[in-house]
Amino acid sequence: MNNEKEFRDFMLHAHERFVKHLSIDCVIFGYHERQLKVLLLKLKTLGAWALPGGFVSFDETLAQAAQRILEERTGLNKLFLQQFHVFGDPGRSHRTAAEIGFLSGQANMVVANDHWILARTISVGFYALTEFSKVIPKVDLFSELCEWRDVDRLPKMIFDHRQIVNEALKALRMQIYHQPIGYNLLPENFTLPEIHDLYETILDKKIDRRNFPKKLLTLGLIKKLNKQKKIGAHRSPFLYKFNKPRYEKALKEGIVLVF
Amino acid sequence: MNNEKEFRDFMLHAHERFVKHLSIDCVIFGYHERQLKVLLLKLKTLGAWALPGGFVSFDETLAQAAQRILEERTGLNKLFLQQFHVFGDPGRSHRTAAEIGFLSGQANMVVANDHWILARTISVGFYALTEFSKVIPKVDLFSELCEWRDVDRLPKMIFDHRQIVNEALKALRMQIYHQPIGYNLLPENFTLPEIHDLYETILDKKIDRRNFPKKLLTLGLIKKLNKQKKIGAHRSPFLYKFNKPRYEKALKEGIVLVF
DNA sequence: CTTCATTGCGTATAAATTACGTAATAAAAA
DNA sequence: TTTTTATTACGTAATTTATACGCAATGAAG
Repeated sequence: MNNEKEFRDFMLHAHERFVKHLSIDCVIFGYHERQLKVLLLKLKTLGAWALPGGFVSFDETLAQAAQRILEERTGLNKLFLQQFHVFGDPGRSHRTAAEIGFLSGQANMVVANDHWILARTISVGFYALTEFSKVIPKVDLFSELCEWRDVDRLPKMIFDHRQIVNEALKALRMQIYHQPIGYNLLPENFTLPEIHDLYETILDKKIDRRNFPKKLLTLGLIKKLNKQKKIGAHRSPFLYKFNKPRYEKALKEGIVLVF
Repeated sequence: MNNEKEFRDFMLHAHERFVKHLSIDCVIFGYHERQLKVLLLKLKTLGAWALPGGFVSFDETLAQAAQRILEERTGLNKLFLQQFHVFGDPGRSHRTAAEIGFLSGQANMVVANDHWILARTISVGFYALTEFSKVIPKVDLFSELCEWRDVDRLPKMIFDHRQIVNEALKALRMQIYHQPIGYNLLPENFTLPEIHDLYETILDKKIDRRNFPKKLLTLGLIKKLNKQKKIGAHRSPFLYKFNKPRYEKALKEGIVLVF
């Protein structure tokens, strides 16, 4: 089985290619049907879920490593990516006997106590915003499933990964007041109700439907198109799109939004 | 000379006590005479300046390591401390020939190319807020001076330490809009002009003297005392102090300030 | 006792936020 | 065809908040 060879190679030699004691975990956000979602991996055999992650090779920057990991799991590149916290407590990445057994089995080798994979690892957390429909989830070497999960109904997760998701969410909610959000979460053209729902979902908070567009419009972040969307049995809402130059400027210089 | 022994021990054995490839750098802010200051170390022989920093031992959390480093340099503990960014680009900690020569000389040994101190290091940036007058700067093994320097007139610094200061400043300015600031930067009792100056200095921006107190007072963050301060040839300003419970609550839950 | 630089307090005005009414629209039901 | 229902679009009045700024009070020096 090819997987065993790959796995064995990873366990034996990965530490020669990568910066030791350091990993990256990505919280990949997506938005679909009024739900904020995170892309998770279900680990083979163990059943617990994990964040997409990986190691940093010697010639990569942290951001490059995160982009690579992100691309491997989603098929997308040049995503919005933000470093938000480092998780480095001793014991955060402690592996259970079951996990060590799993690793030994997959690699067909004995994982000794001093094996590099059991050493204390510091993980840099990045979060990414993606357009749900464009993501093609892809499993990695360790997992049997790669799926979107609702942020408010997370399954059992390994290590401190649930805490990492919560920290990412906190950082995202902080960002929403200071930088525009949505370019990477919505399709290119979207309606006012759609972006309104997105903001309500992320902030988990009601925002007045009639006042909401004013804020984005006066900042010039979105512009109205002459097209409408067919949504069935109701009045057709107009389509909007982001004003990219202003959006980029606001990303760089920051804005102040109050909801 | 005791220093040589210590230095040699550090160069030979430190990597056995600490998590490899990982360091911590602290941007220690202080405020004095309308100037925001950072505590810096002047390296022996080389002349360039560096941030107080160090390594993380196996049983420490990142925050504990930062507190330890902070206490070693300032004599203070339980300071306000905030992780703000990770600096991990390859080459960020590249040492010049002069630096390697210096290390070899101090330790009286040859520092080979594969010595651990020359390996790629990821540094976690923390910033701390301190009360200027309480800090007793203390040099470390590598430095001949430990001094406050104005943030807007930084000397030549090693590695990417100047960028780290700038990032810390950016994070601090971000924080000032969302969390109360001042408890760790001002003496216990302070006047309105003093805290007003602090905010103007950090934000590098004029704030109306007469409107400023209203914001902090309506949030209940500060309370007026029945004492006044003698400031010489002018009207004596009243003293204020922070409302600690509200301050702590605001730190945790966040506030929205507009200046 | 006048001058000067500063603090303390209040208030009029401007700006921004919020609440909410009502018309327009699309399709399904009557 | 007309009515009903659920939705979007847009405006405006009421309220709250922020800003500008006047002026008296203070403490010491000349």
